[in-house]
Order: sequence, then structure tokens, then C-alpha cells
Amino acid sequence: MSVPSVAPSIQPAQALPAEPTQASRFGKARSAQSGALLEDYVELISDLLASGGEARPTDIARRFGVAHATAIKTIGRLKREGLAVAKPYRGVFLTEAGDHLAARVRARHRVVVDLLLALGVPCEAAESDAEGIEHHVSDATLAAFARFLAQG
Amino acid sequence: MSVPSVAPSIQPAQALPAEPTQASRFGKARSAQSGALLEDYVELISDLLASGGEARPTDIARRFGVAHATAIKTIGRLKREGLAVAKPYRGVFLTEAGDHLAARVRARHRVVVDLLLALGVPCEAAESDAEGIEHHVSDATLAAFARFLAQG
DNA sequence: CTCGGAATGTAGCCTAGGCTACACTCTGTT
DNA sequence: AACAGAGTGTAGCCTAGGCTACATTCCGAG
Repeated sequence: MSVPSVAPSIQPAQALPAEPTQASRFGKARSAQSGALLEDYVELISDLLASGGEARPTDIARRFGVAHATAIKTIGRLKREGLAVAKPYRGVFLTEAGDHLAARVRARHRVVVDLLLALGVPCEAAESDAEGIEHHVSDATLAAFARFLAQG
Repeated sequence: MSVPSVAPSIQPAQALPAEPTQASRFGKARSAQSGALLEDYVELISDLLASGGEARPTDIARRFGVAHATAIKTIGRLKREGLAVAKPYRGVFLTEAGDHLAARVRARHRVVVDLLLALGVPCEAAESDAEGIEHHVSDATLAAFARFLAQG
């Protein structure tokens, strides 16, 4: 999980073998995907809460185009990860961590879409591709995007 | 699967409900991920065949940082999808389709990395992020990237 | 106040992608 | 020629993310 953290966040540095530059890239890209879903959920829930005031499993499922059971299962994961809270039949809410994640995800999404548009990508494709791309944009890359947009 | 197809490739157009712009984006991004792995495998196999002349399961596994059994399973998928052929203990080879896919993937990868570098992303991050990003770049977006690189 | 339909939740099944453990080639030495 | 060790392949297990089918709870009309 975890969107590019703005804060330092000391990681264990996993540098045991000290070489697998080759393999680690693939692994990173692969595991980024596990978390992409959570990020999307958190963002949507945040949107729903902000606008309508309610985030119900059925709404979420409809938005993502999945069965409600699938949404409920994922909401369960969100709870396990400490990103959301939900009591049966009472709707879903974000924890503080979830809120922060949502904010970062939303900001990153906007930057990615803006960048694509700035590069001349058609609006429809920009929105569509950004959905997949955003989850693989690191801090460094995001910063570069922002710099470019701020005029380069 | 399928990298942005240069050829037309008439798709069934799945436009039954005629509206779910919302949901379809997520679905597209999600299913793009299923295929990303195959694309990476095909590209690596192509590389191995081009350079050393041999693509053995163990080499592939080592490069991706996974167990050899995992690589073998994925090679099985490659065969099912008609992208590769392999006889027991004889190494893996690409079909014509696999070769074409590899070429397209490689070209796309280069464009994505070049774009990131052009935008000022540090080399290491560019390589790393491109690995995840490339699988979500549509034809339209790829074309825009190329246009930008060719000077815009 | 009750009843029916919609929303929720649960259970079970499937595939992809990982892993470990175990079995079976292959091959390069002796 | 035979054998050890590397490379291959198979089986079985796990999680994430989908689905369908079924059960439960809520709530707004009557």
C-alpha cells in the first residue's frame, strides 16, 4: 500500500542482498497494484461523504461496476488496514489515516491528469489512463510532474 | 491483455448499457493489470533470446525475483494465450504473436522512460515507475508522449 | 403495525499470482 | 558408465479480487 509518503517514513530499507536492481523494479510495480484498489476505494468514499454525506456499499459497488458483495469484501479489507470504519447497516466512514490517504490520492490524481492533458492527451484518454497510471507514480516522479506543470 | 493495438481490431464494443463512463474506467485500469505480467514476461523472454540465445525458466524467475515454480506457471499461461511455446526441459520461445507483442511493449517502454526523463524525473525513479506505468498507457496517450518527445 | 422490497451481509466458488515441498530430468564430472 | 547437483516440473496452499446465491435487516407504504 501507501501512496508516496510526503513525510519521511523510515522504511526498514530491505537492502539485504544489496543488488537486485533488476528484480526489485518488477516487484515494486507488482505490489503497487495491491493497494491501488484500496486507494481508489478510499478516494471514492471520501467523495461520497463529502458530497452526499453517505457512503453505502451499494453506491460504491455501482460506481466501480462490481457486485455489492465484492465492495463489501473490499470494505472489510479497508477496515483491517485501519483506513475505514463501518458498523453493519450504518454506512462506511474513513479513519484519519483514510482521510489523509484520500487527500494524497486525490492530489496525485489531479496532477497526473493535468500532466497528461498538458502533453496533449485527449481528455477522455487522460482520465481513463490516469486511473491506472497514478498508482505507479512515485514521490520523485510526482514532484517532477508538478514542476513541469508549474512551467517548464 | 493486449498492448495498444496498432491495427484496428474490431472489439465487440460492449456498449450495452450505454453510459457507465464512471465504472468502465476503473474496470479498464483493473483488467489492464491482468496482462501486465504477460507483457513483462514476453519482453524479458525476447531479451533473453536476443542476447544469450536461451530463455530458461530459472533465469526468468531470477530476473523477476520470484520462485521458479511461479515462473513456470506463468509460462504456462503464456502458452495458453498463444504467446509462447515450450517443450519440457527445452527452454521457452515466442510465437509470432509473442514477438510482435514484445516489440510493441519494448517500444512503449522506451517512450515512457524517455518521457519521464524529459520531464526531469531522476533516472532511477524513471526506470522504476515506468515499469508500472507503461501497462496503462493507451494508444492515444502513447502517441501524445511521442509527439511531445519529438519536440513540442 | 405490519409487510414487501431494497440494501446488507454471508458463504462458497473461481482465477491470477505468489510460495514451499517434493519428484523427476539432464548433464558434466569423475 | 554412473552419479551428484542444477534445472524442471508438479502438487498443494495462500491471498486478493471477482461472482452468484442465499439469508438477514431496514424502512417506507399502507
